[in-house]
Amino acid sequence: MRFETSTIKDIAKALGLSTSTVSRALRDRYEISEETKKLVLAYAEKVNYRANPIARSLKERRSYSIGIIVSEIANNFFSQVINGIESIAYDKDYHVIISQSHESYKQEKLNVEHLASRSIDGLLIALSSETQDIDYLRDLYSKGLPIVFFDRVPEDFETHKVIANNFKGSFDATEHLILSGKRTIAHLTNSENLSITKERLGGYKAALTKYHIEFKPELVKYCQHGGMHSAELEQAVKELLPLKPDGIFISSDRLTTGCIMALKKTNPEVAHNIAISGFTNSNLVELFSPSLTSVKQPAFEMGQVATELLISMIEAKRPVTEFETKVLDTELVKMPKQVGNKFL
Amino acid sequence: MRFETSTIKDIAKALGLSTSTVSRALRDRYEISEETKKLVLAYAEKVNYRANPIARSLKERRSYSIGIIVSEIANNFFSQVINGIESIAYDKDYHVIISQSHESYKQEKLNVEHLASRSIDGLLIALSSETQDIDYLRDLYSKGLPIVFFDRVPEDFETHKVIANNFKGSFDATEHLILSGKRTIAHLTNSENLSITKERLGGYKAALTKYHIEFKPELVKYCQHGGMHSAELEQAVKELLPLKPDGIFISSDRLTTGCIMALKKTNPEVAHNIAISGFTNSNLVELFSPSLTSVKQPAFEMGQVATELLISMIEAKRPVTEFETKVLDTELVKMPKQVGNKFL
DNA sequence: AAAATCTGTGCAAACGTTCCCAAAAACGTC
DNA sequence: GACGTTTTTGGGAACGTTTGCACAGATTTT
Repeated sequence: MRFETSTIKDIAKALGLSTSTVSRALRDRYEISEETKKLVLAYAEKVNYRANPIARSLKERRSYSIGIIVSEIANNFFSQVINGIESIAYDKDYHVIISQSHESYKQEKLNVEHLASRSIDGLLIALSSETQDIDYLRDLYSKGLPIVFFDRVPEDFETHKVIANNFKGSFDATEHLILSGKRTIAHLTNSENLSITKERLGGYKAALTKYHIEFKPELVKYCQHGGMHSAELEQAVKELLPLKPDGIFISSDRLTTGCIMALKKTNPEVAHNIAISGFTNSNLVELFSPSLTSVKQPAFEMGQVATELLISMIEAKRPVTEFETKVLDTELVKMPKQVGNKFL
Repeated sequence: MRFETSTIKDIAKALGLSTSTVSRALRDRYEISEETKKLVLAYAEKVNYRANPIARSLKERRSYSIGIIVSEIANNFFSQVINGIESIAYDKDYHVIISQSHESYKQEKLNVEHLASRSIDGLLIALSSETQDIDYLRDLYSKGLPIVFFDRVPEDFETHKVIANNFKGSFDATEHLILSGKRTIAHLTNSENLSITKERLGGYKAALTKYHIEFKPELVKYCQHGGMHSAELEQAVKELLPLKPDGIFISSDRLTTGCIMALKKTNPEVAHNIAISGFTNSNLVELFSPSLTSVKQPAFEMGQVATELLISMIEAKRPVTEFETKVLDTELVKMPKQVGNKFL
């Protein structure tokens, strides 16, 4: 079961040239005469020559591949980010290897180390909600592996980062609830470790402050596992409902859908009486009942920007020392009009 | 920006051995004395030696990587399949490279050829809805690239295949509509090219026949692009509604959600009066309004089975000539009770 | 006309493995 | 102690590239 392809050697032999000449002709180097180039190119075309990327990688000590770590691909936010990453990577002739942490620190570390041993040239990562200790990343980074963080970024790590304007997104979503008359607004959010958690909490608080609504810590519920376990969500809902919230602002894709699910399951009678706004990039949000106002992140662009930054690091001649944190704006998609109990 | 790691050579030099001895010791060959093995292993551990997979690939002429082609990862069915694939692949020390066709033949072909040139050891593929000509796959296959098809499989291609029991799944879904009193049941389905389209149409027809309901071709609508364009779906809905269906059976994930979306957008007043059943692996289906009865495919298992078959082909000593088509059962998840207009 | 420069090409090493083959060391047998 | 066997080790080629260097021949400069 083996794959046979023609190599530079074959071409050289067939044309009576040396491998170096063929190699240089294929890479269009100035030293080779136009005549020879044409000859080589024509023959290569004829035998459908494809350079062996493995040999090239070995020689050049790089793999032209980028590792990606997300919590799960079955999440529209991340799959859109991945699409953005691919759009740039493929253009620049990199391929991508996707790994999922499933919000587990252990899995994340395992995957990163697996990728690193697969000689990726760089890493794009959104931290899992469990992750606190990123020393293993620091290690790899200091050994020369370029890393760019997106979405969930660490505070104390000097490299490029790409995030959404979480503060503003949260502010807008919370304000929207307030403007539609809600006053007891709960906040369901991710693990406290995550950067996004802090930023989104900030936006939520700021909106309350602007409208002179008192911030009540008991209205904020954290989910350590980012909503990967339904029990976690049902618990949060159970603790929240006695406080009679008339609105909930939810801070991530997974949590948003999970929370609505938990609400419908445990307290169907109130599910429609609580206004919900939350971060989600689901393209099915229009189908949801109860409906909700969503904060959409520019996921595709985030992927693109992160990839551009990463590739610039990979291809930099000298170590990069100036780092950027790109902040992209979110978009508030208001829920459709709703008439009585009829959700159209 | 380079990654420095220790190599077999380094170990050999440090220990005063030859590279061959070190290599053999690391691979635990019988020829090497226990003593030397211990020595080498301990030192390798100490310097955190990681074999360079690229060098190994070059030498062994295989990459320990598997290519996957799906139409899109932002689709629960496919992302679950991918999880299944990974669960097996990682165990056997393969890594996977995922590519999306976005239901485009051109993109699919491009991706496959890109993967092939990246020296994958095997390919797992679900055909795009546009694909009719699979000669390019035959080519690769005849050159020795192992291929296993899943979900959307070609008829005339001798290799392993993994599919759901589409006939039975469709039969059950259609029967469920009939048993809940529907008599004018439309069928919205994928491109006619696809294997799944034919099989699912078969199940639909069989259910109608069983209950003595006449099959009307005008109630069947095909979507060439698998619902990737909303215009396509809105057109189908527009053509279907004048026929006054009281039920619709939809034959794929993307189409199911797309159709509900189109219904709500163009004819919100009837959206709740048509019973819907359809293939979908969405984990958000409980949130949908209108609600629907769904046919769930054993996606995770399909991925696992396909990967096992593929790896068996890759690692086969002699060319494989006996092929299997594994058929896995679907599961019908009935829609929840609904009280009047209140969708809980 | 000799020296310097420019063009185009080839030789050979290197990237980090694996593995065939040979050689050295250790052991047993008569 | 000479010989055959077995065990353990090392040398070196190979996988398919890329690239520094050398060199031959043509062209220009002095």
